Amino acid sequence: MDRLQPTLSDVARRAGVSYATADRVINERGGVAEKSMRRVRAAIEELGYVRNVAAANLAQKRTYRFVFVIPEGPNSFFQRLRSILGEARARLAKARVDIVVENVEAFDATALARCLTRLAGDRIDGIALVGTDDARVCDAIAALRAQGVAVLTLVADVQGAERDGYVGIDNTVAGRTAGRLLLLAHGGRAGRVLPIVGVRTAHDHAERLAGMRQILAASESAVTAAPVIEGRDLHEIVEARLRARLAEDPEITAIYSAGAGNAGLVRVLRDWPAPRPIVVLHELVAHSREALETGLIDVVIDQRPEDEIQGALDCLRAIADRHEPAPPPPVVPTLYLRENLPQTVDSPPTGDPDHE
Amino acid sequence: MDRLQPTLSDVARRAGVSYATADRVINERGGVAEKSMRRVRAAIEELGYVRNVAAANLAQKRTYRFVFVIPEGPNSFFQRLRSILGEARARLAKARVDIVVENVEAFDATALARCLTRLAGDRIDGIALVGTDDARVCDAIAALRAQGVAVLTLVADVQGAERDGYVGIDNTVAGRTAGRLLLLAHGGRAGRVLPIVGVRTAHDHAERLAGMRQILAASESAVTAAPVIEGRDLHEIVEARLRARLAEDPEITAIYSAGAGNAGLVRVLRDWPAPRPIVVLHELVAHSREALETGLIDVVIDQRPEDEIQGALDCLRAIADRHEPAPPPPVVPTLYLRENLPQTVDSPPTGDPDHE
DNA sequence: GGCAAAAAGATAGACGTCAATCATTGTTTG
DNA sequence: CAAACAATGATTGACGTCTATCTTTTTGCC
Repeated sequence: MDRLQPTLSDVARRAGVSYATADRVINERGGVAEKSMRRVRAAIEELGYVRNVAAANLAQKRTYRFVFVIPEGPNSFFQRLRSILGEARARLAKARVDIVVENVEAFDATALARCLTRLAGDRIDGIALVGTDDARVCDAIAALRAQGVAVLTLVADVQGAERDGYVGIDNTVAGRTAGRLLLLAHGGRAGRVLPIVGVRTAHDHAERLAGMRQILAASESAVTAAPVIEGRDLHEIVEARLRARLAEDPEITAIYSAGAGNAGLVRVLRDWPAPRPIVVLHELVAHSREALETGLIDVVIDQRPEDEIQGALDCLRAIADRHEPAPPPPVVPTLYLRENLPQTVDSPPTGDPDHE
Repeated sequence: MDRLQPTLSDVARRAGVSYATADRVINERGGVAEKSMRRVRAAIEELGYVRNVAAANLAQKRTYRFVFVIPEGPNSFFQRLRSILGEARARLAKARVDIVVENVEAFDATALARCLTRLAGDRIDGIALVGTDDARVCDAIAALRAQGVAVLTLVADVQGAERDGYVGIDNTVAGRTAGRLLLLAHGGRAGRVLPIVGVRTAHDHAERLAGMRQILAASESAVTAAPVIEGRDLHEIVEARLRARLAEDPEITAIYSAGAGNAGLVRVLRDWPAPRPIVVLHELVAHSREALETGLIDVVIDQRPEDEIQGALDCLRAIADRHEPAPPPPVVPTLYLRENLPQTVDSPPTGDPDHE
């Protein structure tokens, strides 16, 4: 079992070229005849040569430099992302991985594109960014990749961007899952689901909503969807509009919140007379967790940001190590009930739990 | 930002000792005075020295050698584990990680202990094993660890064993989760849940069962548990006993299968007249996946073996790299509905962006 | 055939650690 | 006091790759 791995010298010998030429090929330094390239590549194939990353990293005194671009603002989910990254930092430093978190104004494509362009100046190995659809963002991503920087989209993809991968859930799937849960919880009886989104135009929320409706429509049960509330992802607005709607529509049997601002939703439920409606919402954060633990809500659909970040890091590292093609880690929406909550979920250090 | 990492030479200088002595300390070669050890350790602390794993691995020509000990037999879940390991193999080889899978007779503590003892002879960096409770297994684990081999338990822990960690779910939590799901699906109405286990004495199944009962008992609803079926984890037995029981007890509204042999359960459901009972079972394998997709069952509680293996590998690697304390990756039971099934090779994603 | 450019070869130091050897201290002990 | 021993110092050659420099050979072209 101890057959030793071939080195680049072995490859060179096999290809009948000098070490220098073999090196020029694998490091793409140019100035090599097509014929020699082919012979080197063939030798690599034949010997099953794999570049020794440890040796390469040593010679280069490499530390991996990865940047995460996260939207700013009061959104608890992004605070959670930041918190996870902060905790991962010390651990990663020991593996010579340096992580920088860049904050950009949420939903501001101009700021995002500017940030990416600025980062192109630094010598960076990879970037994971929460996407915003925009042509300039696409261009900035293309420019980065042309420089050899690995680029992943995280949580939200960028339409039309040529990135190395997307790490996040499929929002239509998430919505369908919510739909199935709602059907299950109605147990064949009739019902009326009240959907809440941030704004109707946000395509992630729209996809979730559409997914849920699909499932309700496809079933034979009499569960229907009520008109949508737009909560702007702001807890005060969610609270006010939800309170009003519940008062005027007593037929509501369930609530599906596809967006943020759920602190407001929780406040409404807290003083609502029993029986409360079935409630499904997204993202496990401080207040949704608490609401689940106290039985105010039924299900939280989470995208496991810890896993997403881990997956993104693994992927960025693989690309940096030239272990292509990097395996794109599939993320599936995860369901949390009161009983299967993970033990260690960070409480955001900054905050005012009321403020989502 | 570019302050370079201190090397062991820097540490030695700071401690006022020679490189050789510092080396003797960090590699525990012995023959060093207590006073010198303390000074070296202090210097490491002060400088924030972190051993350069890349250099170390190069110098040692290291390839990580990890062994997974998996029970043999027809159980689809363990076959799935094996399949995941097989796929991971090629990918890991490029990172100089060598994986060996050892198969041992299921539930045979003697065979497991013998296998572990045999492995102690090979020079191995780490072992992940599916546990069976037994004193000899505990001893074998202790012996391995005394030799410097990292030992993790996977999926099933070993009572009383001093292992480096357990990667798997808490079965009580899984059972409680099932209970909550069943309550949710009954939507406040009365019901009668039929539990199926392998054998009553298997403590993982017993824990799941107890967890489920806890939740039913704690609720105010009129959902009760029927007497348990013992299916021996064999599909023929499950099928026969389940068919008999359903025939004699028309009050059954739901089934919770805590063990294996669910292919038999699926066969019963396939020709059962509507409305079928609510069904919750464990582990996403070929037949449970298909049953979910065709709407024969409602929920699969999975422990995400891919994540468990990934977590185990990360953990073993961290210990091998002496990056202690290795972070124990928490695994939480995951719920799959028809809609949020992970993609497989045979079921490609819907609406995948056209990149790469 | 001569000349420049392109391609290839040759070589060497560095990266930080490991593992080994040998020499040099200082301390204990008979 | 000498011998034995423990602790320490000093040094060296790997390990495989990167990077740079310099030389030699081949190729293309007029």
